[in-house]
Amino acid sequence: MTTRKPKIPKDGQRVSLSMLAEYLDLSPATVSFVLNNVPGRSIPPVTRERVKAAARKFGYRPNLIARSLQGCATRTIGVLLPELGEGYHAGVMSGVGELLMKEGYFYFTAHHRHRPDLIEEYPRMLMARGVDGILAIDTKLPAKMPLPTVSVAGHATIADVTNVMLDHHKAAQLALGHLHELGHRRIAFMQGQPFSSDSQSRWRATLLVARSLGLEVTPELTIKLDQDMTSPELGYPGITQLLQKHRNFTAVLCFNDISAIGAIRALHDGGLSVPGDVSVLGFDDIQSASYHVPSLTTIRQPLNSIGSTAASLLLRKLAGEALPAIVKIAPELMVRESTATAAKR
Amino acid sequence: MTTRKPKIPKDGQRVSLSMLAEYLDLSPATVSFVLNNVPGRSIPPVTRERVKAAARKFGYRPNLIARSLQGCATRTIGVLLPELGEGYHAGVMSGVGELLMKEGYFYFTAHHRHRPDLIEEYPRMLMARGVDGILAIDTKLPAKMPLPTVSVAGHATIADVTNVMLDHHKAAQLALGHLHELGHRRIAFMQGQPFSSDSQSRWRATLLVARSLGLEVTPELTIKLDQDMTSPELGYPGITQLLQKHRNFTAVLCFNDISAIGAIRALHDGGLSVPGDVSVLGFDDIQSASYHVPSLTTIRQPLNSIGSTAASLLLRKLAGEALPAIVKIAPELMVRESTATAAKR
DNA sequence: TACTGCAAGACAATCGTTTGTCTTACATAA
DNA sequence: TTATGTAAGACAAACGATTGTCTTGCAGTA
Repeated sequence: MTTRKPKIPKDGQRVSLSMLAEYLDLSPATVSFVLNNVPGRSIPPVTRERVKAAARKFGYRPNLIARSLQGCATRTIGVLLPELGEGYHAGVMSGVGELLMKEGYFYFTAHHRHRPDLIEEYPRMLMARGVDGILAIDTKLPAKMPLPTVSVAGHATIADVTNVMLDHHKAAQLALGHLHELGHRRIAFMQGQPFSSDSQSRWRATLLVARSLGLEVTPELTIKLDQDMTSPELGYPGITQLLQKHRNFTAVLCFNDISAIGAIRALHDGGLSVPGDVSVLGFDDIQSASYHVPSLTTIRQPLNSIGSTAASLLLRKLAGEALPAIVKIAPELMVRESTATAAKR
Repeated sequence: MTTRKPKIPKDGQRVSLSMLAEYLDLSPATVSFVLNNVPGRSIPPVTRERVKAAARKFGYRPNLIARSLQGCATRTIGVLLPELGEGYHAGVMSGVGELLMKEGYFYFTAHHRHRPDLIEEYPRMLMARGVDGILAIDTKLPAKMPLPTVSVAGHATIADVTNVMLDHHKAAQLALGHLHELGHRRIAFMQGQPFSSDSQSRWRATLLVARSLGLEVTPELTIKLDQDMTSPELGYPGITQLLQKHRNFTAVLCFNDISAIGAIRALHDGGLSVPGDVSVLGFDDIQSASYHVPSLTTIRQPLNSIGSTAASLLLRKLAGEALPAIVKIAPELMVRESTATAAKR
């Protein structure tokens, strides 16, 4: 009676490397060498073919879990973001996911609602699950990351973390330049919520460019957003309150398209026409921007390419490449109906 | 000279179970028993405390990869969907992600653009990565799934796969009931794209309810959508073409809000006012629906709770619970500005 | 003949857990 | 005194790969 190993060569279900090896009367090592095309191992073509044929026959697929345990790359990325299902993040994620899947990577998504404890905890949990690297979107990262990391719209400069961000200075130039050309001089501004990463850099760029164009930024005409929401309601109350005091502005530079839609609504409800009385400039170019009535003039953030750029940078970092600290993405001015020549009032 | 094991008790980095065990002068097994609270093992409280203290001290975290290899549950789900960053899917994903993270699960997202080869391939790849189950959103699944599966808006009834779907009959009743009450009798319909899962069931329900209300559904007033896009452009050309032949309809029942926005735009461009001349009814209740001008009357799909319901069902299935084949989610009519009493024309 | 070299592949350690079975050593009971 | 029971923990075999080192046998060479 021959000694029977516990493994059965062929099965109804999943085949392991050793089952395959036993079936082929080879050692698991040899099979592994063939299937992975390991160089420097001499295995005759006959055997190679036999192995490959058997692998095909049984539909063998390496168990990635086992492979990971060896310390191999898992081809898995952890993505950190504040929120799911919202315009900006969804747009970036679309680019991220597209590129990662194309490159044969899978990814975990973890959302943290800006909670510092979760932001601290998730990288460790992702590490325990063996991700190769982390992609953080609009996230206030801790000073030290345990894994190779690339951030999108990062809140701070962190050692060894490449930050992909919009070129805010250029964005401000496009936005204010456009309004200035149309003759607007009294402009209302929206300042983003303090927890949103872009707020500060964008506001700084706005002030800088406004000064260079000789445009005044006054506190009375500045709306400070503070609610953590992703509906147009965001932009409504600020404009409504503003209208109760001042009606002498001719344009509003909104923080984003969502708030611009709310702003238009508020102006409309306040009896003002857009762009007849007031021009409204959005930011982001979300999908419905071009189909809104009036369609939104806006600064387009190429969310998809921001996402794919970030993902591609992370993969390059994983491959050992040295990366710059900051990569800026150029915005684009989309002129539509919500802006027009300044009304003479 | 004592025999030194290769493992160093404390390190700058990651501590493994065996390092911890060596440091404590215990076997890895014992440490594992304590940390996992395995019942039926007698370990004195003193030792238990010692172990826990050391684990805290070194910030020990079990390597989930290694644990998975044992065949334990990975607390990981694979999510299959056609597309990223689009309203419906993003909304559902938001509910899915919320519930899964709350329950301590992580998830992979894989998008397939309705490509059958990818739909076939991804479940296997996810399985190789050790997911416990699969959640498929708007996906034409193969007849047999290799893992416990729950689907959202599934295209077909599949053995052992619970399908979470909108109650389309109720939705049609709400939509047509509303238009009927407002006096609309000549209604234009949009029929969804054939590859979209909801199209068929919704169209059937629409026909059924229309008949029961005595409303006529004519081919001339039926727009068949066929483009795979997620921008309002979807609804524009159909209405434009319709207007060239027939202008005697008083309402449009759109396939979704996105196409409704396009439809309103097309009606507007065609010189018709909404809702003055034509009422427009959307479907989905996307975020910008309420801030559109005019704001959209629509059938709200509670996307978040569809997602969280599906996720929760999957977890229950993983726990061994038997599930019904279909779970219906009730829609809701959101009456806003885009519908009004039928114009007398 | 004896040695060298290489092709072809086996063997075994390893990754970090989990988990079934064994071993001590002491305490209690007969 | 001897048997028995049990607490406390060690040991080792998995899980499914990867990978460095060894073995075997044969061909070619000095």
